[in-house]
Amino acid sequence: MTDDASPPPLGRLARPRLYEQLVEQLLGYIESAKLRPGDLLPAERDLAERLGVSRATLAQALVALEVLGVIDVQHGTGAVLRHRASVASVIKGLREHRSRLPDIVEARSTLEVRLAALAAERRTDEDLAAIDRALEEMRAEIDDGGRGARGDELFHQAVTAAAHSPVLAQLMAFIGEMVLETRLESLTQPGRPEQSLASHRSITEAVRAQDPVAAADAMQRHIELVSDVALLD
Amino acid sequence: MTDDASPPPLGRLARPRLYEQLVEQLLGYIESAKLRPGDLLPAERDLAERLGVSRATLAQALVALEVLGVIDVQHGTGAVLRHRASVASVIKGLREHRSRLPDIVEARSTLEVRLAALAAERRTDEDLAAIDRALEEMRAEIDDGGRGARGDELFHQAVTAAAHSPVLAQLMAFIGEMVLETRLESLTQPGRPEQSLASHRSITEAVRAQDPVAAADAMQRHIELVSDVALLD
DNA sequence: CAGGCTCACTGGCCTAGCCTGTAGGAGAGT
DNA sequence: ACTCTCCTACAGGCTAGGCCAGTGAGCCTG
Repeated sequence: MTDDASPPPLGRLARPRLYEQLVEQLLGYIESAKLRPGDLLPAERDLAERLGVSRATLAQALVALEVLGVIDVQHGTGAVLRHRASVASVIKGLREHRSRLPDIVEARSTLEVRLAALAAERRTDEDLAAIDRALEEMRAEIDDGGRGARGDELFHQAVTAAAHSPVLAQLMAFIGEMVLETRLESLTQPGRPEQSLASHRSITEAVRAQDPVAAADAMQRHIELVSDVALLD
Repeated sequence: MTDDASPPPLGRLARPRLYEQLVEQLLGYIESAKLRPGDLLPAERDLAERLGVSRATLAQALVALEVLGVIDVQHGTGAVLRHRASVASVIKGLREHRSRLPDIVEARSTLEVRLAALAAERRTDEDLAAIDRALEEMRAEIDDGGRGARGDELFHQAVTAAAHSPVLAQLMAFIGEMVLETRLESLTQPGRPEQSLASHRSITEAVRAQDPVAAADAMQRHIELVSDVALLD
């Protein structure tokens, strides 16, 4: 991802999009007007005029709100409110200041600890073999002076697969990108790869022994280690 | 894919939206063209012509993809791909073949137990008040002979909000639709609403006392109760 | 009174056009 | 020769206005 830059954040320079502002305003309107689920928003032509934008642009904002699950647009009727605004604001917050690291680590921790426990319960011999292979890959990378990033990713994927929980696996994939960033940062610290490898071994042994509690515990400690480093960054 | 529906679904009669179809097609295109993160999609005017739609409609589809986190549209440059295509297919897959109930309950349990613990740690007085209001709402519904479905939903939303964890909240929203179904089924059982209300009270008290362990425990038991019933169905 | 029709709404989508941002290449200045 | 500036082709952003297609309330007829 991208070239750039020194220490400061510095992204790509925020470009304001009209429809994004409209989403904000509409969210605010919904809240202040105390609209309840099932209520209708004003008509498109009306809203567009009041907000001083074209219908086309307003339509984009409505699409965004629909994708976010806030409204449900019905041809011939209008845009009806779905959930309560509180949920909308949570989503809003997520998009704005892209989630902070602690939030991501928190979500990752929640999911992976559970996945580790489930993996210990449900793993097949094939699953275990895949985990061992990932561990081996990571060790080889580190011996070659690498960070073991690839093996690390493989390891977590193997554990996820071993849990045999489709929905949790999908949720992990959803935050996968963010988790990856976290992981890469942590592995750049000298000495960390070895520590990380060691905690991977603990997890693996618990899964091998089919001990859910130990697996959850080992994963928890592993994530705490990683997130510690990430936060120092 | 596809909605379909032979036997009973029946809702509001699906209304096809052009931009939704475009999202599907673009997702397919991205996959088949083996585009990688960082690659650019063809120009708007080009795409619009190829797909046989106006730029305005295509723009809506691009907004949808942007909200879904698949692309990142840059003025003057084009639409650049963000995640791996896998994320796109995850979203697609999750919407399509709805996952099995046990898997959903498992994911819900994982997330909500953690959310309950976090809520106990982080709740403000306002959060607590919102939870109390939801509880009251549910009690009123049940006293009126209702199932308390609305209050139930409000309650879980309030707890989620009280956890102040954007990413976890987002994940909950992701599986929210499925969870709702689970919940509604369970509440149709006679006598269940009261039991459900009682366990809500336990959770609330733990959150009030700011006791994470008790909150997690109460939520865990609550979900076991609900899922038991759902599985009987 | 019941059934059907009309019409005034709603959103859906299109065409056409002008604006602004981006980036690469041509040409001027060093 | 190098570099810096400026030009311009092309990207998306947004608007204006128009026509088509559902929806539902009210009227009008049998």
